[in-house]
Amino acid sequence: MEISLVSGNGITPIPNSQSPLTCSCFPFLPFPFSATAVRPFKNSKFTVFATTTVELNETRNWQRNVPPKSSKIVSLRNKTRQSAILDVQESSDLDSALSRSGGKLKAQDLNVILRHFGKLNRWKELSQLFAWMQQNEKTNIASYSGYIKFVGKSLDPMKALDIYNSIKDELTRNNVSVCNSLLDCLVKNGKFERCLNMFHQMKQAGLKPDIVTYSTLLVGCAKVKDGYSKATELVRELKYHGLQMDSVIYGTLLSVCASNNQCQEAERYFMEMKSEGYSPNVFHYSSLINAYSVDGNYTKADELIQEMKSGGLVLNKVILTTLLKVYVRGGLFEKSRELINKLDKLGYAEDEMPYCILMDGLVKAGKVTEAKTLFDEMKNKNVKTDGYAYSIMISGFCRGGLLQDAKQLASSYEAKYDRYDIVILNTMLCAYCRAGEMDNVMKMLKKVDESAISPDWNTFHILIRYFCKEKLYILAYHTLDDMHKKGHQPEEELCSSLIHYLGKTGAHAEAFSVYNILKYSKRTMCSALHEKILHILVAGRLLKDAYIIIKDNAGSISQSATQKFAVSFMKSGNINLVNDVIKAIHSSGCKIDQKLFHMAISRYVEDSEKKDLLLQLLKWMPGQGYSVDSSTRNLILKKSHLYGCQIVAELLSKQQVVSKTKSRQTRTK
DNA sequence: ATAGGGTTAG
Repeated sequence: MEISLVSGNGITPIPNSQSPLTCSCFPFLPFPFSATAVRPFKNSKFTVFATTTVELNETRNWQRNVPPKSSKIVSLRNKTRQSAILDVQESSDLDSALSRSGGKLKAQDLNVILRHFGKLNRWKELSQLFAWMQQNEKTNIASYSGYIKFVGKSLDPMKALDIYNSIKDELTRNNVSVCNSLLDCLVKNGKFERCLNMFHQMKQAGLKPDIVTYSTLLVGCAKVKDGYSKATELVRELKYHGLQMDSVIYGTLLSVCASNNQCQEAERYFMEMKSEGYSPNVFHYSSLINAYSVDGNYTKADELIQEMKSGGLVLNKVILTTLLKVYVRGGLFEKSRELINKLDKLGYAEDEMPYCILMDGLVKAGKVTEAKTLFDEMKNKNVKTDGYAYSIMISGFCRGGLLQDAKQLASSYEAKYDRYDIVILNTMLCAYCRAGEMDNVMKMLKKVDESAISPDWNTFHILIRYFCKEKLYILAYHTLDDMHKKGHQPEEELCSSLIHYLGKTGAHAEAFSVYNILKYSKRTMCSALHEKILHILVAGRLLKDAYIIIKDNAGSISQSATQKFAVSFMKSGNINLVNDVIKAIHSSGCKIDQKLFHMAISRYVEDSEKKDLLLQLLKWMPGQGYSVDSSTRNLILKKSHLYGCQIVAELLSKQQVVSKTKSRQTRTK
């Protein structure tokens, strides 16, 4: 493997990342990858749901059974438009079809085609069509809300934002469907912060939010930290605007509570909902049971199950699976096992989820063997798997230090399935890294690169740890840099150990770069790190950078480290900064000793062009209580003809006054 | 005539 050419001393340069043969996810990796077909691992829930919605609406329209307009002319025109729609929709050359038939179409006809492309995930044609509609001024509100929705579905929230921001017409921009469409797009793509900002901006511009708007925003709260308090705020706001809470909003709220560990608040909303006359359905119950799973509160979960039964509700697959989660979290493994059997009898254990829940619990309780037994049992039953079960077991083995088992299971997954997503990839990567299987690590990275999967925070961490373990510090550095550029914040501990190794192996500039990455991605960092990087910079003769460290972090650097830096700087630092460095050291509370002054002044007298700097220093010294000693004084006097005898004499005599005062003070002490 | 919504697994 070429990678082993990068030696452990951390100095061998990495092949040029511009090379067309490198990996696009990890541009610094020194092996050739070709990007092949892009195929998502799983259908997202969203895709399924959005399709269902569109189909549902169409069914509704059809059921509405609008009577046809009677006039022959109208029906003829409709026919013309209908065939024009089909022409554009089915054409293999969209542009020519549009120039041929586009003129016959109205905005609402073009919207039909827009939805058609959107439904089939034909994003390129979707944008092309919309651009044409804009150019020919054949858009209406539906075009915007529909197009933004589909751009969101195509996972391009930034483009959706651009489109929204480019809307000039105020009525369109403040239209509630257009706004809801954009907000939903941001939520679905994990840009909740942005979504809230947008929401405030929209309100200021004149949007009148409706219940859909709040519902959309509340869904986002379930996915973020601190989502609960934001949800509370939103609920207060919607009530203030006179909007009515409904059953689904309560459902969303309960799920927000469950995912934010707000068990008591979930109970409160559940009660409130009941008192407003809504009877809870399976969604409400499953969210509340899920909230109980956090603490494994099986007593309360069982009570809810009883309540459902007496209310005549059917215990469906999700309810029973959620109940299993409660039992597992509560450590009731026997009872969990019985519940799985029950699920199996009901035909609810056809996919791997219930097994996964129990296996995960067992593994986390240190019962890896029991988990493996269940895993084998599941496989013998030919239960469908998407890789979850494998990743639970593989990481379980890793956690238990059973690296050979982990590796074996990983390769058996590879042999049987050719489907990957980020979690299974990370798990396998981790297993191979822990087992030290370089070739397999590379194979996994190649998989990442060949698929549409983008490496996440975890991927980078696993890799960086591994490269450090293998003493490939420069490679670890490049990975960290890439991680940072892709917007992930690396952990401080990882950075600090990498800084340590890079420093030790002579990669001083890289160490400094890691320090800066940490500094700019975190508000606080361990203060000992400043001193650590200072030592590295001094060792690497990166004295100007070291000076900045001293200046910015005076409080957290020891006197001895400062002193060491100062000596180095006086010896070989940039002469034009010598005075600045002396001042910085002084103001950091460190006394400047005679040796330093002597070194600085020796450098000045060697270079007659630095006369002004010398005079400046001599002028500054007495004000701070410093004076030169006799040997330094002689050094200056030898060259005083260069500086003007008069000035030098004056400056030195001022210093003598200082030194006399000082020695007198010392004596009286 | 366009927007939206709740439950389980790594």
